[in-house]
Amino acid sequence: MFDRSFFSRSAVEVAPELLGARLVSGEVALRITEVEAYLGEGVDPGSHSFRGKTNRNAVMFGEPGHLYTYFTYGMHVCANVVCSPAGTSGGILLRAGEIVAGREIATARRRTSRSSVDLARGPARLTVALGITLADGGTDLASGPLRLELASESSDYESGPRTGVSGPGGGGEYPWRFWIPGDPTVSPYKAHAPKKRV
DNA sequence: TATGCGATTGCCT
DNA sequence: GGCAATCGCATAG
Repeated sequence: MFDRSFFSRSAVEVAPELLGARLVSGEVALRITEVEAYLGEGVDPGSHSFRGKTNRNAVMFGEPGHLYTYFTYGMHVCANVVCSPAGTSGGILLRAGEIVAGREIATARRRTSRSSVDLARGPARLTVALGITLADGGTDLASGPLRLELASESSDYESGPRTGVSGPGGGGEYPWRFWIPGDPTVSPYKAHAPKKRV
């Protein structure tokens, strides 16, 4: 159980404090090592909520501390923690982490990963390892089988440009990616690659 | 209604 | 290092 006011602040402010927190999903637990902050409507061109509320991003306009999931590339699910002051929208994308409990279950779900550090190294891998699906969107992470346990101590962190974000707000415009330095589960930085035109 | 591409991953060369 | 997979959403017409 956490104080919901923790997530009633700017995602950029909260994101580094989320490093080291544990995301528990049933028998499996993850120690978060890499996140990205996304702000809200009209503010952050890289955010799904930039153009206002839609059916897909409605959860981000709701209660802070809930789970926002989305489907992308026709096959992947990514997870965010809704994080924004009342009346605004925003979220923190969970990009990578270390499986600290239930490794056997996570390994069975992640059949293609060859080493334990790859289990949740990447936002779509992370959701597979934890068994998170689109149906989990909107879940309150304060308590329950799918919950977030904040770190008791803040950890050191580094920040840099967000990965995979194109256009305005992408590239190095905002250093809103945060990670734990030297952790092997942090995903490699990959600049956005525009699709080749025919 | 039609079209282009995405907060990615894994297999192929 | 390059690229296919695969479909919902946003934008254009």
